[in-house]
Amino acid sequence: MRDVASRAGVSIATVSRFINDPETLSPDMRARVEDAVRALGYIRHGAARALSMRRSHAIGAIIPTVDNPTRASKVAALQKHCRENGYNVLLALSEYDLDLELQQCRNLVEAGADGLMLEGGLHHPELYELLESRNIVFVNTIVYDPASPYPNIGFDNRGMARRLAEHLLDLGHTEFGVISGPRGSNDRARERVEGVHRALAKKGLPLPAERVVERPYRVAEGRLGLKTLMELPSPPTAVICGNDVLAFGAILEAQALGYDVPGDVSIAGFDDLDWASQLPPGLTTIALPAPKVGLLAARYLLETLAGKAMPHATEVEVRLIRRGSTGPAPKRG
Amino acid sequence: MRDVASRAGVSIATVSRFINDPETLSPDMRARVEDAVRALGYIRHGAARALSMRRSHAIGAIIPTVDNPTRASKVAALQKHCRENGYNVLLALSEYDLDLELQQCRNLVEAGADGLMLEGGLHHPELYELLESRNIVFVNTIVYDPASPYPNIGFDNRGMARRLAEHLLDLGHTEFGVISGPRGSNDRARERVEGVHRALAKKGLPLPAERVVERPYRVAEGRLGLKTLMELPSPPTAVICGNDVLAFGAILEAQALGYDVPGDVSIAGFDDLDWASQLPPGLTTIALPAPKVGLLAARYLLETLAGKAMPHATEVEVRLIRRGSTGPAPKRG
DNA sequence: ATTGTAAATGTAACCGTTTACAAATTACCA
DNA sequence: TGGTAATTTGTAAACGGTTACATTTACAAT
Repeated sequence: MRDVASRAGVSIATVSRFINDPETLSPDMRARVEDAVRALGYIRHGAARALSMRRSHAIGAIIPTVDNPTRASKVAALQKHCRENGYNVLLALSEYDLDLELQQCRNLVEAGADGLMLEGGLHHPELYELLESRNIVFVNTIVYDPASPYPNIGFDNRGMARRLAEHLLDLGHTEFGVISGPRGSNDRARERVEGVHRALAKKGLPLPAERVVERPYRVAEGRLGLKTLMELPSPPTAVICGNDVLAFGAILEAQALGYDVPGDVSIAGFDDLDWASQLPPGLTTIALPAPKVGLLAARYLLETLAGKAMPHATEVEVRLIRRGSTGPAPKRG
Repeated sequence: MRDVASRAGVSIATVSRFINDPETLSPDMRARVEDAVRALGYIRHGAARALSMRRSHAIGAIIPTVDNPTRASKVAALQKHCRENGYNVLLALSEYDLDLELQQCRNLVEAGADGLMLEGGLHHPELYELLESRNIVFVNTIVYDPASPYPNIGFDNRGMARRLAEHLLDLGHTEFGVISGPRGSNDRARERVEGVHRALAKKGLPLPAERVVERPYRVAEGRLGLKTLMELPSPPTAVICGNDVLAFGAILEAQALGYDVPGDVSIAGFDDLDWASQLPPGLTTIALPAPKVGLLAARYLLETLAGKAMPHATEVEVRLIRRGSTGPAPKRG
């Protein structure tokens, strides 16, 4: 910057102004500085700026893993909106581990992240402490919970699971099974199971523990899950899966075992991945507009940083998409 | 840091030493500083450190999109290894657009990225200039090319496409089709098509232009691609797809059109995604160990930054996985 | 001319580290 | 015991920007 200044024959303050707010310069100055900047290929030193401004212009994103397209699209949308507003995105992975998540959070704080996008509402208590003591703005995503003390943007996981269950109840099903993702430190997974539970409870139907199997989010695991359920003394006629990947496996396994989908068993998931409409018989699922969550999260963070008051909790609407994988309950045999 | 120093009754230099190299402190000092650090919950200010050290401890990753699990796993591996060595990862998306990629690169330079992981070997010429003029270490990934002037880590895209083609040639196929991803500014896609081309040429077989269709990487597009190929006056008996997603669509469409896979048409892809082994009849594909690329890229960047000489180009081996979607060529009717 | 005001530009302090160098302490040996 | 070397700790100068404040300049109003 000193070089630019001396080449243009101005002070470094003028160069700084040219970079940040060219309007305040006289046209003459502006032209001179511009030439110098261009000639020298000057690029502002971000760390120095961050130090001076006490703002790094970086947003941290901590997600469990990156192998799910829905989640990936959320991060992509965040990145895009941040970038368009002069913010960079620091990516960190928590692997569904609250301690690791806390560690990653510390790293991002050290890196100077001005804001943080988290996933879910369940975090290490020290994480909240840390963020609040440093006044770092953050938002929980994928979850919508107006009652939470922490800002959040996302879906009503319980509600959408209930909707899926109700859809199947309407089709006459009474024997339900669930292939959930691991619920350990994943409140989204928990809430989805709970949503099913409640929908059934309202009709006086039980959801016995053995009808809920927990499996990692992989196709092969979805197969195993379905197999387990169908080997039960009384197998379910409707299976709700923690996401489309598990549902994919469930459908394949059902077909492999000789069951007709949806004739013998209905199967549904969450996400509406690319192929959900393509795989016969078409997967009934809940479409989750994850990019919208990413965009809203970015907007929340940047606007809050800019001093604007933003809604504490905002719900992103989901859509139940009925396709061929769910149908009327089979007649009792 | 000043606070920590005064609370511990030492100089700030001592605190700095405690953070960076505790061994050099006397046990007494170490204990005192440690207490103070803990009591105050001190976390080092990354920007100040970056400014002082002229090193940000951040690695930038520019990838086209994030919606492909293979690519995602590469970034995840990069992130993990970087994190384990005290480096953060800045994520940027280029959307297969060289100009946007250059822009993102500038942003990352401004953010202070010490190193950069790029994808492919085809970039805006200014990008290379920029990186070299600033002495930013970088590495092209997913491509392996010892002849390239730029460091790279990845696969022999041409070679693996050839292997797939040879596998199909061995099965007696002579009528080939290709559903490629968009080749515009994607050298990986180009090389894969070229690999097929060469394998055929070696046997004196042509690959007419109308037998190569270009489609975005989506299942529905794969379907369209296959439909286009099968509607040709002389449809192919073997179809090589740009990746597994396209292959997924191709298989579904073939089955929907009443063709038997592999009886009437053999189909293969690249990636070996999670479900490639699950979807009947099982997808023949080339397994790409993308996490390994991410790890090696991280290692290359960090070691180079540490002053170690690293190999200019390193190939990551791929594996041809034969499954049910490829079989003997149908008898000529 | 003189003065006042607004706009353009410059000066210099500050942001929070690291680290070369200086100073102080300790250890060791003759 | 003094001297030297090795170890530990402190001092202060960068690092490269931003910005409050001071200064200069231009111009209008008196």
